[in-house]
Amino acid sequence: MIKNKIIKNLQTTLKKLGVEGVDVDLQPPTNLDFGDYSTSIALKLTKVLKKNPLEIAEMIKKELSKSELIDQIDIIKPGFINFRISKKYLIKKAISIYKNEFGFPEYFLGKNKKVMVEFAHPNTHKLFHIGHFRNISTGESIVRILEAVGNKVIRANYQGDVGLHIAKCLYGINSSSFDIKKLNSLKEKIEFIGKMYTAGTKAYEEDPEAKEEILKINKMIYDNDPEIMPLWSETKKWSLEYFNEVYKRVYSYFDRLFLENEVTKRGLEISKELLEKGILEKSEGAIVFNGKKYGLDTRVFINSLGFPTYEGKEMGLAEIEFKEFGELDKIIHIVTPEQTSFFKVTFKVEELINEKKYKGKQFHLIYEWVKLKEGKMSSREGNIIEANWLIDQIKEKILKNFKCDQETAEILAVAAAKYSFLKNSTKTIIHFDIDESVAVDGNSAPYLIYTYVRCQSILNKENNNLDYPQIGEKTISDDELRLIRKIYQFNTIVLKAAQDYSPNFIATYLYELASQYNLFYQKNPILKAENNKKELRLLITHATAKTIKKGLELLGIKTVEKM
RNA sequence: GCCCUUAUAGCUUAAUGGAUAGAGUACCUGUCUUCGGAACAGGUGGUGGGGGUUCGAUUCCCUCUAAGGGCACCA
Repeated sequence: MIKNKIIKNLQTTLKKLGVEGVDVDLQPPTNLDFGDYSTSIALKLTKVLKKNPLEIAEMIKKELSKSELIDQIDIIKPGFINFRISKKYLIKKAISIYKNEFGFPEYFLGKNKKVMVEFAHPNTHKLFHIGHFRNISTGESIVRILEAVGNKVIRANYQGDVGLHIAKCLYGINSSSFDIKKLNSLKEKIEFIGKMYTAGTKAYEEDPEAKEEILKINKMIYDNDPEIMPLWSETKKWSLEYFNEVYKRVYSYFDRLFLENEVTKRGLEISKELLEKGILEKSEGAIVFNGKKYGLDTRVFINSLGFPTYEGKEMGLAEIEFKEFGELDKIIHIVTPEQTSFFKVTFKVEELINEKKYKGKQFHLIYEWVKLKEGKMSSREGNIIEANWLIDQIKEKILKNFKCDQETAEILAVAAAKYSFLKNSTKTIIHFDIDESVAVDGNSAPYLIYTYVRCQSILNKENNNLDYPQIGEKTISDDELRLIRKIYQFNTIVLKAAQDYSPNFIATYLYELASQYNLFYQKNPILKAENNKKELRLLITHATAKTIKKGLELLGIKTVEKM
């Protein structure tokens, strides 16, 4: 990469000037008109060299060895040194991208180059809501980005199929007189268990007898009591089928679906062993981890009824996760921030079990809530927004406002929804508003896809086997150059997105690229341009289209060819 | 009570300690008998209050205010 070459060159130069052991930063500047790469090293050396930054920058510039790859080095205001990559090289890169050779830099999360991303995790017997939708969109994108920079990624999903929420739902079913055999479609079944869950929750809160009964059902599920198992299995099957349909609809799949029930027994065993080892201790009838010694919370692993809690089960889960897929470098858990304390504790306990195996390998990637403008979603309030419902709404809006077929509307609707989550940082709470949040214009997926389609439409009017051997850099205009440089930035953006687990870097970049292209399109004829210009502009159109398509793919968003 | 997180334009939001704080939306004004108008341009408007560190702070530290979350048998 050019970047590394420039850094090396700078380091050598600094040595000549008698400066060593300083980090050389080199980043694309905020404003591309300043150059392709920029360093603030001169500003940082003012104290060491006791000179003003502009002088230092001049000294560095003088000493830098010349390179064919660099057209120009500028020194600007406070003391930035800006580098401009040669036009010839930029054109070469644009041609590579046109040929689908992106050449993403490699960035491995460890020596085995193998990571697991654990995401989505809905609970059975409940709806897959827009919070899960944000999670699965984020996870899917993180997976694709990490793969793009060279990692082997295992997609995992830990689904809750035991616990009080299920007991509530089953109680609801048992106390209603409805015969579940009368339910035909999956949709009916999911609606039914949703209602039963709400009824169960209400009973739990209002009726002490019902509460007792629900706790009893909860125990029965843990005990695999044959009286409840058939209903539990049947309803759980419905949920899992429903989840699979959602996964398909949003283009996700999993290499491994973990279920809570599957790790319960082993989690209990491990927790008991930990008690013997002295890592966990008895307290008020429960088995807990006393986190005080480590500045952490105290949390329960086995409750006083003898059942493993979420913490206890996590021990069983971690063991399987690290066993089934060979040696992993990292497991990334994409989970909301309320579980920070939980993860800090379980990661610590795992470290105490086996430092070599677990230390530094578990990572809680916090993604924030999707809140409704009116407040938090809750089944009690009956204001859960289901992912499917949201997609349907957007689809309807698209079909109403634009001429397009069902299939295209579906793709655009999924795209618009996913993009509305991914354009924000994972750490931002999204305040969701049905009318405003999912845009189909402005900074939105349909806008990006529209730009792609526009490019395709132009390209389809031309011979598709262009080779671009003749393009010279001499006649290139500022507008053209600016676009080619923007396209060149793509690799750096993808790398940064991988390093920071930030899909929004890619979203923002794509929007900037698309706007820049649309402006260019507005100002410059492409097909009607004179011959030597036409080729270059077609190349720019090609490279823009490929970049948008690839970038959206990394976000888990499909493109269409016509809309 | 203790701990953690957050605060950017009317609203929704972006920004590895860097350059003029970047967008969308809303509102106002324009471009165009197009290569696909789901387009393009211009305008109005912003870092919660107060200190500090730094050549430089939305970013780091302290404090105040406000909001969210967590702190033992839910997941």
